Amino acid sequence: MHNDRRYNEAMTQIAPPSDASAEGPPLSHQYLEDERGYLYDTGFREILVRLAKADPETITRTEAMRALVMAGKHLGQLLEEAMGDIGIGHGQFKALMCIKNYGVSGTQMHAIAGYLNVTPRNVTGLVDGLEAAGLVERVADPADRRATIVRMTPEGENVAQRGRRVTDTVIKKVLGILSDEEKLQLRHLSLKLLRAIDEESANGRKTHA
Amino acid sequence: MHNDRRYNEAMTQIAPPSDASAEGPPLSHQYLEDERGYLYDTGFREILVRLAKADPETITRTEAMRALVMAGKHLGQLLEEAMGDIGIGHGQFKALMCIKNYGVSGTQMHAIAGYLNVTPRNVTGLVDGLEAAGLVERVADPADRRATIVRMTPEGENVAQRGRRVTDTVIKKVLGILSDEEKLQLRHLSLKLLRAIDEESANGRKTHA
DNA sequence: ACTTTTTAGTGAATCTCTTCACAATGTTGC
DNA sequence: GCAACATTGTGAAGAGATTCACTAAAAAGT
Repeated sequence: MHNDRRYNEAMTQIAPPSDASAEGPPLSHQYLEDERGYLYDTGFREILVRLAKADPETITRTEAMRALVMAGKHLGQLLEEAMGDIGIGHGQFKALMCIKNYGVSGTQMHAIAGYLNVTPRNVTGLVDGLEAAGLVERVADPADRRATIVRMTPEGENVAQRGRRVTDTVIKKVLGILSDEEKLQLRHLSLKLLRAIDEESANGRKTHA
Repeated sequence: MHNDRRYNEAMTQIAPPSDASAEGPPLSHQYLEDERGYLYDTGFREILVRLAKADPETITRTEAMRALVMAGKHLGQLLEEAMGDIGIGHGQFKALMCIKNYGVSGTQMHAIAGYLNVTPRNVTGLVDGLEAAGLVERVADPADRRATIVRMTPEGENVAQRGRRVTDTVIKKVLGILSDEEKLQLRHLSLKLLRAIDEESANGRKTHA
């Protein structure tokens, strides 16, 4: 996946003198510390200050948002990359862990969609893949003839465990740079935001409908 | 986009009594506070404790990561949704802001890829869309016959401004629930992580190559 | 009981982004 | 000069997820 980050690295490193007098100085991402020791990104700020002419309030807000989204994206990509060795995607792995939770009795597909926060249609695809790989099996639900029950196979257990080891190693390496306190804060802030986002998202849909 | 969050909401709300004695109690996402007032997600924890039998260290780490990734994902979706009114995607909007930075002289495509942290191929598609909508124009680079220069049109300026208003409103509403201090912390932690991720990602690629 | 509404899962099409392959052009080293 | 290499942008194909439409079955309303 995206070996093209070579390009990006190259890009983020160049900061050629060029004609800085012209209207468009080149953008690059650099992590600097503000007067209070907090990191900020030069690329984001450049855009916000020069172009949007935003006030400090807006700047901090937008920078925080951008940083969060990018961190989430990159972390997701990193995990996806790591799962490459196992042979399944990160989404499939998460589904596998979810299915594992229900043990021998298995669970209906839509429960997986709920936990993963993806569409039911997506779960169909995820399970298709896992089933083809022999990691889970579909069985008819005796109690509801519409439903399909998904259940782990022994091979699935196996892969789930390997997947856990791999992801755990990656996460440990990356989040290891944060103190315990910082990790708790990160979790706290992210979840607080998640709550607000879900609310806002629900509102938006209500007024739009 | 994903009106199917109706499904998800339904899912996250049900917590039927069912047979909790069986091996698989249902998973749901609820935001509770731990003894120190920090939020955590019941769904994540359930999996980590019951299945992975993870130690507290690993639990916090993994929870923090999950929360970050999900918050980033949902925030991204929310912004994408918001841009719907404008008629361009959030990716296209970011590209537009980047192009705007270079003013009348415009910029080469790959510089946009660098700033957005996407592949050059993706920028081609982004610019295709923006050009078709009349928001930017491609012109040949007189100094490098391989390169293409992308430049804003007046209509592009217009849309960029509207886009800024829309995204700003959304971000304000969502991040408004955080204090100034918390916003700074969020930005700081995210960027700190971003740095670590990029490093780790580079290492991974080196050893894999 | 029987109509109406909701729910479970999937096919088809679409969107964003990625990787791979490639042609045209620049750049470097000899 | 010129051969080897690197860079710029894009076509083709594909992975992941979404929306929409639809069938089959269950639940609710009457």
